[in-house]
Amino acid sequence: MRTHRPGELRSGDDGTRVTVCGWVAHRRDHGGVVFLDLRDATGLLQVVVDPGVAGLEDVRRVRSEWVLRVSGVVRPRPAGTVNDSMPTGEIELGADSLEVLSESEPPPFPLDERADIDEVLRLRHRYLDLRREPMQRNLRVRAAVNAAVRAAMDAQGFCEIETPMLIASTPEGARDFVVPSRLHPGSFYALPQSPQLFKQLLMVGGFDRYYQIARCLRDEDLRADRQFEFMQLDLEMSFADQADVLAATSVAVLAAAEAVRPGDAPDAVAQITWREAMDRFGSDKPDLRFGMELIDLGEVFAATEFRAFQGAACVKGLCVSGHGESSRNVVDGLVERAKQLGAAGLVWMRVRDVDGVATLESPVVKFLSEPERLGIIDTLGAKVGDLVLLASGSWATTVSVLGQLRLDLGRPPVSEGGLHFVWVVDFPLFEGLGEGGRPSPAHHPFTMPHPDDFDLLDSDPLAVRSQAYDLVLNGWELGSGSVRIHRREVQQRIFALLGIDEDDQQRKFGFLLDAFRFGPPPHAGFAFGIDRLVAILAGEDNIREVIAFPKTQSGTDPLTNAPTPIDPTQLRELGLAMRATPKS
RNA sequence: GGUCCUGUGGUGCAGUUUGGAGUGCACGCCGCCCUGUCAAGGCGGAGGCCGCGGGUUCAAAUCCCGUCAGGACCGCCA
Repeated sequence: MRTHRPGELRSGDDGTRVTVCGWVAHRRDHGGVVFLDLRDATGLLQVVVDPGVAGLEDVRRVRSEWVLRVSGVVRPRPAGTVNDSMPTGEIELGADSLEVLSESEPPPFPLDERADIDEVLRLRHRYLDLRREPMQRNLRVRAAVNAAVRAAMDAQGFCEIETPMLIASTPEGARDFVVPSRLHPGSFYALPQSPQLFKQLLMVGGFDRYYQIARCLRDEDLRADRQFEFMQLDLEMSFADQADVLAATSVAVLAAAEAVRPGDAPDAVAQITWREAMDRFGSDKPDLRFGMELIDLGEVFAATEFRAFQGAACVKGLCVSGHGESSRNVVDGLVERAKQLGAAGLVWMRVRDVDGVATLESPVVKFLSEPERLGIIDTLGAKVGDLVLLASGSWATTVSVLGQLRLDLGRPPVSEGGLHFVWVVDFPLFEGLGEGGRPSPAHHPFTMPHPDDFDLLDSDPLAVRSQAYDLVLNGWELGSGSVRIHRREVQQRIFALLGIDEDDQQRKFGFLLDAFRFGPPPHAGFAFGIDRLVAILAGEDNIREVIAFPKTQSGTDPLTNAPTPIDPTQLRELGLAMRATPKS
């Protein structure tokens, strides 16, 4: 059907007779000569229909997005008509035959890359949106990431194994999508939130290095970085510790980054403890593309007379470079934001030049001693023209409030600042107290405690660190993993702490615990989100831009109209009855 | 469940603050002209439930209430 692809022809093809196929991107009809820009996935090629060439009269009818098959000879463009802005700009195709393969109505929106089109319209006609260069680019980035990840895992001796989509519902975690069973009316399958339990069974089954690019489904509200269904590189390793998992996973993500952003990818993934990430960046997913770290001012205010900071567990500051002349309106907005985030208040100070000396100016500065004022400037490294923000209170609130303000004020756009991968390690085992005063697991109940912290399990459970870890890229959580508990007595101890009794254990995880009676190897694993990784690598701040057919924020698909009501006979067959008339 | 933002010819916007005729810009579409353009150009034309419903008013795209759709976020996402 074709001998070449339009976007691949170059000046070296001069004189070659070719046949190309594609869509009409632009038509420039000069009355005599007619120019067509023919587009396919490889790019654009200018087709010239000279006047008087027999059999090409059809070109007058041709419109945007018609599909053509054009034959002719590649020729250099005449002097002065070369187009430097396109890769095929030195040549053109002098058509001598033209076949209309398919006609098109005018598209409902322009397919130029420039146009910023309403997203519902794009999704309703996604097949047209996919023709546009950004979507072509993003989905090809995605394919390259998948290929690089697979190659990296295969090269490291991992075995790709699929796990089922129709599984038993497990009561923990996110809300399940469920599928009614026809053969067992009243019973339901769940769609997997992740292959978590199955991959641990694979370890018991002797596949010591498993991976899968797995589809995961969670029925929770959607966000810019969350869809109902998403893809994860899921992996698990036997006879391996945390360092082994981090190393194997690093190879895969760095290979993916190198494949699509050659030269931008670092040689290694940085590492930081959870505690340090919270202390310095106020987040368990620190964005390391910029500094603006949180600085401890506990010593400066150790003996302060300033009431707001007296007796505070934590006083920290943030120096916002160059924001010193922010209007009162803007600054008040920051105070309001801090309060919404849970802070009791926010102290702000402008750094101004007074007789050549950097001096703090603020409504509260009169309550501070001279050493305190100098200490703030000195410790924060504040300069004339900066804005200083101080918060105090509990450690957790103080760091998280300042951490959010840091992002609000300093975070670069998604496509800038390079690629800063970081492992966040030593997460706490439990995240606060849940119902009944029991600690609740920060990761999941099979997470191995940190080897140095077993003694704290009974005395101070909330201080126990775990062998759980997150992978973070530019402030996005890509994924998490852990070393799993494989010893029965440790698992029983954790279940006891969590308040999960024997019945609960059997009901929720019975088959896994059963399997663990038969020689479970020590194992550890990880999973990271392909959609998020691809989005960042493609410079998109929304994963819908890297998914061929995504859903809207309310979980609908404007193209297929999913979800739809189903036929009453279908309901009957499944043993289901509608309780109330659904809306619309 | 909640907060905030958006909705105006096919597309992207302006108009809404301060109510006064569907007013404007760019693109697209249709017709005519045009032999070197490249987002071609020139002339002409068609195309509107101002998301939907209600209210206030002599008068509503504009003000108020409700509702629908979309987006960002909080909750949620072990």
